[in-house]
Amino acid sequence: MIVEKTNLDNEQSVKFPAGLRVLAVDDDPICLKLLETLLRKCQYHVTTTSQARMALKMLRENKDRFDLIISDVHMPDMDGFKLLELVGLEMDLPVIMLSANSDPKLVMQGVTHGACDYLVKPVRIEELRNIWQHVIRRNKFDSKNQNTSTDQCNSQPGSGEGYVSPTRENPDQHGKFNRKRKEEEDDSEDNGNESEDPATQKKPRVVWSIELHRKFVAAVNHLGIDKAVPKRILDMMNVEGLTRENVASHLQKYRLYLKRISHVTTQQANMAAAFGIKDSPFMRMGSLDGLGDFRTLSGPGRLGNVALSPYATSGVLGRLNSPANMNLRNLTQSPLVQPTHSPNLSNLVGKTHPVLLSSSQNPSLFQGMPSLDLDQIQQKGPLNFNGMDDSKIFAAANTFTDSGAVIGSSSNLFSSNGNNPMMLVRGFGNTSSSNMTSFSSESFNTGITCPSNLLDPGKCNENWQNTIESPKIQPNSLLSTNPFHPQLPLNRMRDNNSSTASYSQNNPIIASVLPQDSRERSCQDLVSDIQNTNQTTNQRWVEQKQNYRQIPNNAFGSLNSQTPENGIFEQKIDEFINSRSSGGGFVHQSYDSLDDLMNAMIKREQDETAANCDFGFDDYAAFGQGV
DNA sequence: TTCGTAATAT
DNA sequence: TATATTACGA
Repeated sequence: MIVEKTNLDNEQSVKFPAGLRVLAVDDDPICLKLLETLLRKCQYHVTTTSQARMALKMLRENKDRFDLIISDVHMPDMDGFKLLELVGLEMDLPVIMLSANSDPKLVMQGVTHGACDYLVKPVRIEELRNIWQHVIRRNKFDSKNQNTSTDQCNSQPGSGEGYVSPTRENPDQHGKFNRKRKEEEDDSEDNGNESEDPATQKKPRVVWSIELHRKFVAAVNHLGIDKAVPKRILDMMNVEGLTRENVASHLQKYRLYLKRISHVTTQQANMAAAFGIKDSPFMRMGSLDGLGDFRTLSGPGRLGNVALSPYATSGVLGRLNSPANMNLRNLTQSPLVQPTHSPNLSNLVGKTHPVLLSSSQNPSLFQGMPSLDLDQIQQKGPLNFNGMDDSKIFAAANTFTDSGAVIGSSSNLFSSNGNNPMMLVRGFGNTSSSNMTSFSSESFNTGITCPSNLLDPGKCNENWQNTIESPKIQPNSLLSTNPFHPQLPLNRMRDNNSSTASYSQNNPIIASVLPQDSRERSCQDLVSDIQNTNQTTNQRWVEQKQNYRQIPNNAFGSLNSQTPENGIFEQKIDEFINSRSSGGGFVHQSYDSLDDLMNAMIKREQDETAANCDFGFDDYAAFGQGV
């Protein structure tokens, strides 16, 4: 059992996870009670309220009163996302969204707005047992930031999290190569003449920490994409020391990130088109609707994750390449376009062409995004998650945790990070069956490489990039060989989960949304589940601890097997892959990071001509990491 | 002035 | 190499 002490300022006499101060918000008294009960079983210190406004009030009165917030999405007095947003802007607390609706759209919205997790009701105690990780993670980053700012003469005492800690590179990190820089930096020590003068001192470099990025995304989302200009964002972020230029620069990067994401989406649609699939889920995956925050992107972190909220996203994408104000909603309602020509979404947008959007009544926010994992893995072979740089900025903020068990669990491999817009979501068919995955390299890495360090932020920070052992995923394992892979029965899912749960317990990342139908269980089932879970959790913890490094070979086994429709698609892919691989065209390649992967995609895109949209493997060869 | 983009620096 | 910063035209 975890029994480490942390730097939390609460009830330090208690062993860590116990005593975690959780604020639970849900307008439904029954849900709230259930949630409270479960939380208490986890030995958390629970405060409940049925009103979002009340929650906000309590939070504002004393920001240090809680460690974490769990909020329902749908509430009469205030939308959960609004609460999330305000919390993100005003205080720095991890927020977990809770909803009976596992619609990826909502999940995306939550993530893009800064939620560190999104749980689908009925929530299971297993899921709640792990929520403390979000607090740890946040503290980790905070302390990291504070450390880096200590050597700055202009740091403002007491400015706390709202202050940008100007950071210079640590000379030691560069070793032999930074002789010159070192001299410059050491001027103040060595000479003491000119460099002490603040006027001549170079402006400290802003480090876009996860937290800072979270604020950024929150501000962007809050403003709405068309109004999210540097100055306004800056005002909204209200961060000491940050300049409009800083924000502009970050915004630039953010937009590029979004663009990349959208390209991926487009390419996926192209791929679907190449397969001749007219109405597959893939085609619907192109919706830009969901791209809102890379706040994520995950980060592309917190993706987040490109955190695009449905509305914000549209806006963002709409102006990615042109000042023209594109209304995303219009886009999403546009007729499906056969992507046989330019894969460049930007162009499409700029010309006001409809972009592969869902023609369905239920456009998925994640259209397109989900297939990244599939595409890449299939095409490139084992994925290497080492050093996913994206996460640094965009990912971690939006971390989903395995909320359910789940199927296979590609979700355990991909998770979002915050802002890492790098959310890979798979939304097949109707909302009733969606399996969402996302990346959170940060969490992923942390969870995998130094689970024991999880409670030791310092170590973790130092190591997460260097010591990660990247799981090698067998491409074939990602594809179900059975096109009609049946949905796993619940108990099966649970069992599966047990093999990965520990993994997720040590691993913050992981995001997955159970198919809705699996959530529609009777209360009796729920109770049983909870009881069973309680009985087995401890031993699972132990078992899992031993196994956390292992990714089940069949981790992706059911990734694409939610519906017959998917099965068909899957089959197509299988055929495609097989034909290609038999021809020797399939080259296993690994990416060191998600970013590499993205870059590879961009590169490929650059070489791509309008006529060359069949996603042949030759094209993918050009994808290669170093190419 | 501010924004967006490209070039440049680190 | 990736990202932050700066320069510059709109």
